[in-house]
Amino acid sequence: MNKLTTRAADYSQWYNELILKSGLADQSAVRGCMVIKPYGFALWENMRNVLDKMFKDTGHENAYFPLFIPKSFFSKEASHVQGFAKECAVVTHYRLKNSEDGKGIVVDPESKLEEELIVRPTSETIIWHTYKNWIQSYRDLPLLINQWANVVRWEMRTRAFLRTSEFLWQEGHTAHATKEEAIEEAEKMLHVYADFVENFMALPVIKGVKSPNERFAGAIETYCIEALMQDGKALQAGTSHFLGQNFAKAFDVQFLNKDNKKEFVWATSWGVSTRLIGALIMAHSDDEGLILPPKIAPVQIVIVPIYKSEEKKALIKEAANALVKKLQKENIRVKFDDRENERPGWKFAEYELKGVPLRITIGEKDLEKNQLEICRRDTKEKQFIALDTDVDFYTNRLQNIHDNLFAKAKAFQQQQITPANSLEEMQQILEQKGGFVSAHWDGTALTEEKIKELTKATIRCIPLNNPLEKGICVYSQQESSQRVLFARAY
RNA sequence: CGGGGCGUAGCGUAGUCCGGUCCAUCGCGCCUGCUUUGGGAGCAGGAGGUCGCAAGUUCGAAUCUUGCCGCCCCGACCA
Repeated sequence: MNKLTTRAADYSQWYNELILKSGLADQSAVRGCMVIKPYGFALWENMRNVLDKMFKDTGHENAYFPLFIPKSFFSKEASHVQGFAKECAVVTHYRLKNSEDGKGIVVDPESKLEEELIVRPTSETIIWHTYKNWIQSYRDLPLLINQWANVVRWEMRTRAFLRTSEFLWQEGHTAHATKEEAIEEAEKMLHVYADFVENFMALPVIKGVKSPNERFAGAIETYCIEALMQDGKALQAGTSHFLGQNFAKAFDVQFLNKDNKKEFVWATSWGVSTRLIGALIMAHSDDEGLILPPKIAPVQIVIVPIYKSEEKKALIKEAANALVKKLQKENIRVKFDDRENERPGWKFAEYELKGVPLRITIGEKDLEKNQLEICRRDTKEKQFIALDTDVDFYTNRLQNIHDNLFAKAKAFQQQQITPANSLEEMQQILEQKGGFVSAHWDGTALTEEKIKELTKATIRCIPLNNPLEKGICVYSQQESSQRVLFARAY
């Protein structure tokens, strides 16, 4: 009855329905923004906690910088401002008043700000303004800071989780004494992201670097992880940038080295956002609802009781509560849904929609046999096991679901990387099959733009450790030294 | 910014072409009661509405006219 619109019919509609019905988020009153509901936020919190620990384990500390950035800060790094100028929310006034005709509220023209404030689209400028005061000596380096925050980008077209006007993210901003150390940092964080996305979200990614066209505004090199969605479109899941000395020079951040000489610091920045939730939804879910990877699922196991008589109800609750305690002791996030106003069938469908990895059913018949029914969300496979089954069974089963999700997504990703040796072949693959197209490229921005014009596909990345292979560019017929990955992207 | 679609109860909708029989249809949800409970329960009763906003045409507007606002999709755009 509540089955979702099929993916084949309309992928966008399927995706939007999934978000609304599963209780992750609501549409908000503000264009392109969204309300993240408790269930969606619990998911984000789990992701955030894992990432935060990874950052701390690699020597980073958290800090917080202001939401508002004076407009003048943006004029300091030319390519950076060019990249963001078209999508900024600007604060121009600070007061409202009742309108003259008494019919509402208007902005008080008297309250105009002398200098406008920009709602941060990213924090590079205000952070580097601050770093100037924090860094004097080589002893102050490296400076390894991360910030959890919200940012605003006034994109022309928005998409739930993937491109919202306001979104939550973390942004790391580091300063180093040498170029080598900064590059190492940028690469290290890329690997941290890949580790997280693959081992906690069960989503295989391709690590690589961006072509100059697709680079972050102000970066020398942009490293990225690219994921593939079920409709064959690619999604940038995270980026890490080597910024060179661009921001240090723009904000005059220098340090005295051991030889008592002034040098500009070397910088990196890196970030992932709530967009990852969108990636998760699009990569794993089916027409019954979400399928959440066990390691970050807000609820890993849900227990649904089934009973007719009051007397049996008490016995089932007793068994269920004992099981809850047993599982919680192993830090399994378990929920016993003993609501009496919803029927079992309703609960089954509900938790499938919400993507809970494992569902346990304990009924009167089961209790008599000292057993319970366990059903996994990914394969729908059901099985009866003894009530006193060891906790290891459950932890293994959760791990198994993770492995299965990853393997399935990995197989799809591999099957969706197709080599092409001509533009026609490339177009055909993009139209009929989708996914990544591995093709020779002459390395010029012009060619990349032309290919984008003709095929709507962009270079998603040049994979790390990409094998060199002599060939001919699919567009210009010029010599090429390697294949790169093209795809249509979100 | 261009093209398309939409705005009626918490959600989803019928009615709009061709004004009256609409103090507005149906489903989900909600409230009360009883029966139910192993895959989104059944019956009975009930609550809930500035028909996006404003002005106009008319004896009469959800329906026609004008203006405005908002949302969604596609495109352009997008670390």
